[in-house]
Amino acid sequence: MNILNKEDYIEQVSIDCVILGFHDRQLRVLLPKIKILKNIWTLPGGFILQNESLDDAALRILAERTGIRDIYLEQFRVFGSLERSSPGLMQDVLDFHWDKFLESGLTAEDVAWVQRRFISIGYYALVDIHKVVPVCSELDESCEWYDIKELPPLAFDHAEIVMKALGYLRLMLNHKLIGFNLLPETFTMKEVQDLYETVLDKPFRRNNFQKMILDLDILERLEKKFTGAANKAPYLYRFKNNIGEADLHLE
Amino acid sequence: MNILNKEDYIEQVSIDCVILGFHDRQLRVLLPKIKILKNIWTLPGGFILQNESLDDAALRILAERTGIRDIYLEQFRVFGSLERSSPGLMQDVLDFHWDKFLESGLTAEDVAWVQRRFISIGYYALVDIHKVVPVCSELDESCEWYDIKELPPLAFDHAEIVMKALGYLRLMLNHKLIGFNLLPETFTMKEVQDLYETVLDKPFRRNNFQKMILDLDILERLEKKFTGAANKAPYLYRFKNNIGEADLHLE
DNA sequence: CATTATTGTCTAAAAAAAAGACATTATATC
DNA sequence: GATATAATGTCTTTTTTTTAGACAATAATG
Repeated sequence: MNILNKEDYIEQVSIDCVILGFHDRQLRVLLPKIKILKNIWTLPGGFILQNESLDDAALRILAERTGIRDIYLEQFRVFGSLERSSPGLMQDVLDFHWDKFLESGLTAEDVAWVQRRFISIGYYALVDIHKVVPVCSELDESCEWYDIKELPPLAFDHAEIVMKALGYLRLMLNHKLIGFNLLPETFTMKEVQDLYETVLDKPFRRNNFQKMILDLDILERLEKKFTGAANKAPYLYRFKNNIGEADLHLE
Repeated sequence: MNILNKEDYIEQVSIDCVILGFHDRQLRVLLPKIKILKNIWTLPGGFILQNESLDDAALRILAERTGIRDIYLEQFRVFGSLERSSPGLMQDVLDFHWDKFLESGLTAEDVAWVQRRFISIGYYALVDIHKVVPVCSELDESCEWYDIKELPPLAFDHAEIVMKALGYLRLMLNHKLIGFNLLPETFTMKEVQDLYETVLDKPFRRNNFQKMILDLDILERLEKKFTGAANKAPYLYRFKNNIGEADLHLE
């Protein structure tokens, strides 16, 4: 299948994914740098196949970038203003890959559809950053994690999409217990607190935070974690539920 | 402009609106009954013009049905499963209006696009039910308010869309102060309480509810409302902010 | 002018959240 | 092996918020 055969896709609709990971008290976004001359990054995205649901399309796009399929993801908003499209930038991308198109026997007309107005469905994904090995697509020259507070220049309205995703994560962190999808299988209470403080950008008191989390009765206490540090070793915990069961309040 | 000229629209994408009103302790949905033989209602919906933003499209669709343009509305979810489309029902609709198409010089091919798979963007609108005079479109035989708890049979996945809209309204009622869009310009505290109890489906104590709302410092107290009832007359209140400023927390 | 049905507002009790205090413990140092 | 250090686990106290209870105010009615 040619990746730019417009008959396969729903036209003028795309999916953009904000893939979030957590490490070192930083919320990080996985961003490919596309192969064009300018210094511009984009959200990993793609199109929806005619015989594919939205969620399946998002999962496919995520699997292509992260190599993992059991991922927590959720749509959070549609972006459909008239100004968001940028035919000029798309032209640059097409120009860069022109030789490849010629080889495949594609004409300018065949690929012109990507320059039309697009409506984009925003998904956010929460992953254990240590499980992910970023994958470059044919169109990328790199694909790396960036601190959400220091994003490189993003194309189209992608900076806005990231900020809206963060807003949603903040809102939902207290409704569903989705934050644990950002942590590894086992973790210490300090790591949970670091995560909450980073996402919500506010400090918690250690004693009260621990009580709050434990009172939710969602964590299973495991053995202690001995790091070699000269202090009392913290317990490890594991989240009781799986990805699919994390939806506790909404939906 | 012909309403079924596919060149004007973004293909395979529609907007469905859950228009909510409040009256008599009931949350009500505005539902047109489409002109086909079967007893089936649909959400008021439409397509997105190529030169129109999503919000503008939704506003246009709403204005067509309700006659008012200053409306609180917000997208809440995209519906894009493979099963949601129903070519059979669309065929029935086309059959019913066949004569009209022939008159306009349209062929079966010209209108076949409406039977393809559609992705639908769900919007909900909150209106003062007393300001709205429901309007039938050319395709409707009626357009009325229905208690959300006793909906008539709905086409496609529209019943699910309504329930998801209600879920969002419940979630957002405590984050933004959108509920007041369902009330008239002025209202008594009892009406606010009735609204909250209906939407959230739980009772509040009168004294504590009043304190909670007044402590928000969002209401302006006006004169008393004398109804002729043999009891103390309640004060009237007005919401301080306008529609556009209702977004206090998110976004 | 007493009665009735609500409404507005105050106070008391209960619950929850925030702050403070302190014992525990894994390792390093002596 | 005793002591010091730094972080952890947990308890108590204080403060704030929420819930519950109580009662005066008032607009008709008869």
